[in-house]
Amino acid sequence: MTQTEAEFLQSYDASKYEKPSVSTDIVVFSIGKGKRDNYRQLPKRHLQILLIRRKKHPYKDCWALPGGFVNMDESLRDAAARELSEETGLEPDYLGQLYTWGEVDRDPRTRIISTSYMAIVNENNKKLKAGDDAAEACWFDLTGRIEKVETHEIDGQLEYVWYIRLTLKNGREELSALLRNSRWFKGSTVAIKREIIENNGLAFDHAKIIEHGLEKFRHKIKYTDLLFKLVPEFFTLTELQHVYEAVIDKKVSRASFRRSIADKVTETEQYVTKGGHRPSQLYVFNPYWLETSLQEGVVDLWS
Amino acid sequence: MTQTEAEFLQSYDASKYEKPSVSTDIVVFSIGKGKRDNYRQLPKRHLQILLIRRKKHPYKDCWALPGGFVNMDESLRDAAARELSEETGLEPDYLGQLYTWGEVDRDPRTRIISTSYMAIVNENNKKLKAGDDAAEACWFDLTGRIEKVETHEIDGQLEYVWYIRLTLKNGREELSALLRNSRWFKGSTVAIKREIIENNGLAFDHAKIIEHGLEKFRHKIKYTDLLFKLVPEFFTLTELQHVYEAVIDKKVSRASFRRSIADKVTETEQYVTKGGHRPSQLYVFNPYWLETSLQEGVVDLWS
DNA sequence: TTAATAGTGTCTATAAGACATTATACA
DNA sequence: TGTATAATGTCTTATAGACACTATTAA
Repeated sequence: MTQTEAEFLQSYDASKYEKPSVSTDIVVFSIGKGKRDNYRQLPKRHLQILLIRRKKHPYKDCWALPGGFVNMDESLRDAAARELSEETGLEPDYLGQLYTWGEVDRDPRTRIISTSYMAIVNENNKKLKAGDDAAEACWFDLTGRIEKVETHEIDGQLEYVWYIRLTLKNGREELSALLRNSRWFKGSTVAIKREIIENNGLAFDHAKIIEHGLEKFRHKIKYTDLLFKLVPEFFTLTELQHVYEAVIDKKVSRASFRRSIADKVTETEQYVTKGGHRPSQLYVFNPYWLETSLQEGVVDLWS
Repeated sequence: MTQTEAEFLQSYDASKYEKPSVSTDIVVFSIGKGKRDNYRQLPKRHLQILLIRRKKHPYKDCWALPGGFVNMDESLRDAAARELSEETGLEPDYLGQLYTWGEVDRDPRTRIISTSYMAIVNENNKKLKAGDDAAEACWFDLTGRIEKVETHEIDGQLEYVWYIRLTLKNGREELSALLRNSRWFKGSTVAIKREIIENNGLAFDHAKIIEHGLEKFRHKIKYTDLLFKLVPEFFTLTELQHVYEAVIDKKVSRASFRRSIADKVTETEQYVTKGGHRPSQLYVFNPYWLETSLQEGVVDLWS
């Protein structure tokens, strides 16, 4: 007996097999302003991440990434945007997929597969909605630094290991985690393994997700326009550089920074005159920059 | 009433909500040898991808990526490896996650979320297992080229569009697809949109998945060691360059290619003498190269 | 001997880091 | 007027593409 495609679809039963649950987690980055050392300086910038205190089991009272289960009638991306909006009221200026976490035991409740998204929120759009009692959301200053790099030789295979320390502070609380990442072989197949070896206050495997998101963000900010999602429409180049340095957690030289972003910005006729020093020129993002990079074949910038 | 975490987990009911199905699709790349123009030349190299002819609805008789549903007791990665092994007998030399496709209507049967993986199979490990009648697997020569790039201005927002033509040939059959990728704004949020606007012989949205995997592969091969997963343990630099050029679909100059891979390879004392010209020296991959790149902070190479 | 490819040297253009120099406003 | 920061110039180093030159083998 041969079926047509229409007949087949008619008789298809999707409930035959047990299925994992599917959720999204969103790594939301923004920039915070700190103190200025003196009246002439710009305020110090800090990379920030958004966390939500869990009011329910499991991991009650721990801090977690915003997110939740995917509805049957919405895409993964729409689910991420909806959860972020519901839990915090934020509308992100960038939203892109990061990675899907599919280990069997990553959630103590049941089998949950979670697709993580990276969101960027402009410093002008950071305000969180008044908290209903389901969620207490808060921005944390985030640092992630390599503590140690090791090389082992096991059975003639080289294993590379690097340890990353995450620190998250919000003024009242300080969370931290230590991750052990290694490049390893399963048979002859090479892969990366991420383990949480110390965790203080973060729910589930969210330390892994945050560390992974941070690495990707630092990588992407170098060859995309994500940096401009963090700053206001008009910005000075020094301000832009401070934000860039806050993200990559490194100082760069002024001259080479300006050269590297020269074709991504357009100067305006406006200046910031207050400051006790030469006025800073204001710039805007130059969207035509993308045209150039597309023609050079740098296409896969966004996925 | 307050529950402990243990009590909460005891009472958790995972079957309350309807859930999407979860599957994996694997984009398997390898290298094929073509003809040589004369007795002195090395055979021409072609980038290849593995497809499976569907024997069942939907998309009966179309070609599809290997893959299938995820079991409850295996990780996404294990599911991808298992499906690949079951359907083709292949053990990949690299297996890494690409992207998770979560649109609501991407599969006509039901809501299916699919995580795509990229696999690389060495040219010495390409042999497919004798086909049971559930699957007919075949290597296809693959090209993917940008046909056109456009810029539109809509409501003051710039939209960039690029069209990519995929062509897949296996000697008897020729498949093709045309994709329209655009960088678009949903509100002020920027994202990428991929659409299939022409499709000849590929099942589901697999043209999108293949195009996306190809872009990622071409990007990653430049800063990782994936190139060495394609060639035998001992190789000549010309052979390596031909394989590289087959992947990126571009010629590069001999001198600069050699410079760029200099610290990734180690020379041996062996030469290939037959060929009617100066003997070629054989090289092997230098695994210590990774140590250098890790210390330079190029850490997120693998995820 | 010669054709064809392997392998190397070098010129140029480009990009990045380091650091010096000039410009400007406010305490 | 002094000082901290803005903005620019230039020196050096590293890298990539282009291309010429030398080396070697088999027909």
